[in-house]
Amino acid sequence: MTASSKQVLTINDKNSEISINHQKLIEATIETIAERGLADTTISHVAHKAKVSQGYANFRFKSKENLLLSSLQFLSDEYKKSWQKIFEDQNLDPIDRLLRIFENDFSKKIANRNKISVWVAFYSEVKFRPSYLSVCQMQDEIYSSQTKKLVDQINKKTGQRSLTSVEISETYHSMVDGLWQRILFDPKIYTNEFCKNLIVKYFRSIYPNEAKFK
Amino acid sequence: MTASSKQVLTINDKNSEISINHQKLIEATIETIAERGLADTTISHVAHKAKVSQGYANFRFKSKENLLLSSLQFLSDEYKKSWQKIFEDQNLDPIDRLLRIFENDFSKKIANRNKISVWVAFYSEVKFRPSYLSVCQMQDEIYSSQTKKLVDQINKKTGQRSLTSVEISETYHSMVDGLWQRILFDPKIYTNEFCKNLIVKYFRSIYPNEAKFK
DNA sequence: CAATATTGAATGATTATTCAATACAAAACT
DNA sequence: AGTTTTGTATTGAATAATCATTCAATATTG
Repeated sequence: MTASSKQVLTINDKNSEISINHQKLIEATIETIAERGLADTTISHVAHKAKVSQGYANFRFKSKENLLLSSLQFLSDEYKKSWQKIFEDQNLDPIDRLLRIFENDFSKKIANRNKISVWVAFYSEVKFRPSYLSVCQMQDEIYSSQTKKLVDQINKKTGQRSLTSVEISETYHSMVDGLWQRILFDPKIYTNEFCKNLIVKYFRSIYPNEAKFK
Repeated sequence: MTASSKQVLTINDKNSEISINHQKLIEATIETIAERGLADTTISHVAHKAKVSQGYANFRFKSKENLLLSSLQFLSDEYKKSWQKIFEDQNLDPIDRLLRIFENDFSKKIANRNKISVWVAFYSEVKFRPSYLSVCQMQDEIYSSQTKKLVDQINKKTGQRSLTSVEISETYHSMVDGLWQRILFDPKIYTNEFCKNLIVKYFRSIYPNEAKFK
């Protein structure tokens, strides 16, 4: 059974350039970073968790640096897909879209300790590794500008005039970053529900007449 | 001149357990982390920057781990002193105190790239090193509970009833964490003034009748 | 001349990377 | 069908580099 699935995915490899080992190693990297921290993540640990040899892990990704970068890219793509789907959904009015955006940002799939650990680990190194920066920066800008546009629509609709869309969306983004960090720091207090609630309360105070924020 | 100052502070060492070399090494550690990241910070780099030998740096702090921990402790103490002074100042009314609190949090002394680099680096490892956690956690809790009390006073004074003091102070703290991270990420946009302004705008929206937030 | 502070070269541990050897699957040939 | 050949996937031991730590030797001070 292991053999047959291996076979299938070796074929898949030829077609799509993504093999089961490629993905197994990326997932093992994420788990290892979450369990031991970036500083203590060695090729040997990752290979062991992915059940391949150490030499193979290095061979497959050319270098440790490249394995780490690929793992960051994977997370980054996954995140992007999840919010892109919300922005592209034509059936949502602006407020519903905003609600969906922060439900996503604090969903179990996105804001769990494994993945936040990895984000935080890479963010702390971003300043020193241009390759990490370039993976995240472009997406971050698109996400920011999309959110800003969305807030603009809501401001127009609600007649909110005291805060600009930049101010509101930047406040939102900084809260998300801060809360993600705090989920790691003190998960007892900062549950996903607690965080989401804080965000809802923020928007309720900005848009006091919008029933959907109640 | 170097020799004489060395002498003076060696005496100081005997009295206060803090020598010039001790402090030089801690400052060199902070600078090195800010310049190269925690992952690339070696005893050798730090010793070179502090202009002592590699062996001495290790001897003085017993271990690299201990040097890092002492540097974190130093930053943590410095931060604590700065906000404690504000909480203890009897001449401030609650609103002025709050203004001073976030002026401090985004002052050049506290929220500069060197120091934020170090905070972010340690935060990313906090989950895996209980010693890092214990340095920060207690102070963080005091700071949080003090802020909460302060917000309580302001809520009472202003009759603000729609948000609890926990909600407001947690929103504030998460924004600070998030904005600090963003100062590192994109310092062109996230200047200290920009960040402080965002915070002022937040409180203005919570306390719309308070002239001091204008 | 002690006593203490500081050096810097040697040590040992860790770890990314390499690569010759092996396992394995599929194709080619009886 | 069974056997051999060929090409690819994977291993794991060897290599080399980095770095924290140690400590005997030296410098400095009192």
